[in-house]
Amino acid sequence: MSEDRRLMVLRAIVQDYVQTSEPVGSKALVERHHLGVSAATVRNDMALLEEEGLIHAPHTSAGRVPTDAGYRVFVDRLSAVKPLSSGERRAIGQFLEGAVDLDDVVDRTVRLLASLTRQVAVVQYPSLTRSTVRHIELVPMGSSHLMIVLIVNTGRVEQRVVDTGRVLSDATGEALVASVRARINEVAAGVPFTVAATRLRRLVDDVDEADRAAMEAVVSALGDALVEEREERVVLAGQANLARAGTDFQRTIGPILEALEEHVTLLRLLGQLGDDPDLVSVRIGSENPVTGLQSTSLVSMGYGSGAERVASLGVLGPTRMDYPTTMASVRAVARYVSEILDENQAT
Amino acid sequence: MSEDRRLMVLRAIVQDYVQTSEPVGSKALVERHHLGVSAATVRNDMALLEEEGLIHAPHTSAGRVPTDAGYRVFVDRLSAVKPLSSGERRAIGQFLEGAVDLDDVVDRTVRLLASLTRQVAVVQYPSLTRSTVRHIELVPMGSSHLMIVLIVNTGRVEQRVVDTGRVLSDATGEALVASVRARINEVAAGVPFTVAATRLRRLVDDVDEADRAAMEAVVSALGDALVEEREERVVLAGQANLARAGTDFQRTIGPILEALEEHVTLLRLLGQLGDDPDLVSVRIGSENPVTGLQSTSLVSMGYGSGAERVASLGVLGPTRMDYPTTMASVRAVARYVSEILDENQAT
DNA sequence: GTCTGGCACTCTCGATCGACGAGTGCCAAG
DNA sequence: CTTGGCACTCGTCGATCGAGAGTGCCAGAC
Repeated sequence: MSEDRRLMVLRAIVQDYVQTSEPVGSKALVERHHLGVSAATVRNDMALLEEEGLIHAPHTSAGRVPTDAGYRVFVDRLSAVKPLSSGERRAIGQFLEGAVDLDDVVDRTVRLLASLTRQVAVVQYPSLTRSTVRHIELVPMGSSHLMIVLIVNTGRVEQRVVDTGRVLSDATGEALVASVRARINEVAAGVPFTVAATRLRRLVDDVDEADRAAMEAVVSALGDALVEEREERVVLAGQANLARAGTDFQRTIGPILEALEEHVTLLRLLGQLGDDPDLVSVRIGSENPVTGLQSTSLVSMGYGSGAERVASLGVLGPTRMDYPTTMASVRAVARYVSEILDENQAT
Repeated sequence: MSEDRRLMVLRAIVQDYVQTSEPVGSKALVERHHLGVSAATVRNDMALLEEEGLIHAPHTSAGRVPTDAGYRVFVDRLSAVKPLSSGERRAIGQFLEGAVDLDDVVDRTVRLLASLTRQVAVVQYPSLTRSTVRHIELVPMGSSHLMIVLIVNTGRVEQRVVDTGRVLSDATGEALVASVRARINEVAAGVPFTVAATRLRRLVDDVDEADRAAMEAVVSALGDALVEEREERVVLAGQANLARAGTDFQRTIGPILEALEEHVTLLRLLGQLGDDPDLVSVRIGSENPVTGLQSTSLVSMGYGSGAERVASLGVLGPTRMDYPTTMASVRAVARYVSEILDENQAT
């Protein structure tokens, strides 16, 4: 008994099942694939595959369905990432080129991924922690409030309003704002965010007693940007694609939608990538720790300028998905987005 | 035959149907409501209501279900917006107070609305067109690129990167940026966006030949902010609540999710409010022109500082919804958000 | 004139049953 | 080790049937 053939059979089962959404039997298998052996032989192989826990029969007389472990073997050993057609590549490029700013890039990316894969797309905003401060702007709002606008090298912009507790609209106030603005940019501009945060904290002590409160407010607001849950943001698209999936899936759609609204857990999930940052990571069904997503697979990859990955993106769909093409799409999009970030940043 | 009683019957039908999700019959009606008449009488009234097109029987021997027209009568004439409990009011306030910036306000609002009404919540970002420019910041990116950061009075911040076509990193470049920044803020700060846009366009002509290209790039990017589809943004939450609704609804969930992803049409819908800006607007089922949303109702209201409404928010759910409490929640949230915008802006 | 109880009628829903078919496991032979 | 054959299992589909809910209508009461 050749193990090779058994794996061929597994591959054929996965492929057929992905295409038809129905349990696949031995007869249909030999008809659709030229395996060179008879149905009976295939049946023997299938019995073994079932023993190994790679496939499973919903009931006595239905065909077989791959288990999560079966998909895992398929993804790891039986499939190659299918390269996209040049037309598809071009379409991706064109669609993303038009973006005018980071929000737009993220927005277009998530829509693109969703329509490309016909699944739910997930795109994380570039993490602040892993970015470099480009500029910090202070804009007076009302008499004592200050809007702090933080601009980082990925093009991401964060804002925050603080109450400085003193009048800023008079001449001394304006001078204070100008001086604070100059001093924080002096130490923070061009510096990795985390470094900037500590430098800024030290800066507070150097400030005159009178102005310290204002400086303090600004610095702590900037520090907050890291801690706050808003540091990490995620955007979704293509939820409608969940409804398109098979009827068996319809039932679980509620929990899935709920899980998708928990951005915090979603981000944690997205953050757990494989070791090699240049590889697409696949999490299949129950490999996934999040309640509600155990009948889905997540195909994700990091993106970002240069070697450093500043965030992740991916798609989520039923475990019965076309892994090779999905993985190809995710990888292609991640690479394009990385390129675009590179262009837009050019320190 | 009293028309009054017929309307009481309609009200009772709507209330029961909303609660039980099942067609309501004459017998159940007299049991649950003290109408003071017998089931037979109610049946006669129901026959008339059906003639008027306000209710409808799914089949001969099931109870009656309100039609869209029936809900319309209910909303317009038979129900009062149910005031929220003081606890609820407090919870709304507390939840929204914590917001640190506009993104956060919008984010919290949409989540709050979704969990309050257990339906899909929709919140539009304050329109730029109806806002006032507070400050425009220019930040050099790379050697020839410029990031333009537009800050308006609602706290909304928009960014955009343009290529000025000339080196900005040398001394003359820096001087140019400073001068452009000063001049555009001089004419634009504190001015309604639309006015600022025209003033800025005029400004281009006053600039020296040499620097005109740079000024031109900045001004046209700012002008774009208006035209681009990004001018209007919308945020959703609570899609999972769609799955929670009755089983009859599950089938239509796909088209609904699709319609929700069409932000442009969604925005158009949200923009069509009633005449009185202080009133909750309700669009019921087929009153709604958007394909896919014809089995849903939209309860919406404008919000914004002062008398001017800068945007809308609302919730979307099955036509069979609890209108009085939903309307109350939407109104309460809209008012709170308006208040918060007022506080944060205080020109 | 309006309301009410009674009654026959209609229609859906759920359970039951049986035929059908797909698919399997096993076995004996190649 | 492979293959064709064969008996067996089990879920699906369709038809049938009874129960129950709800109605419309009518004749009588107020």
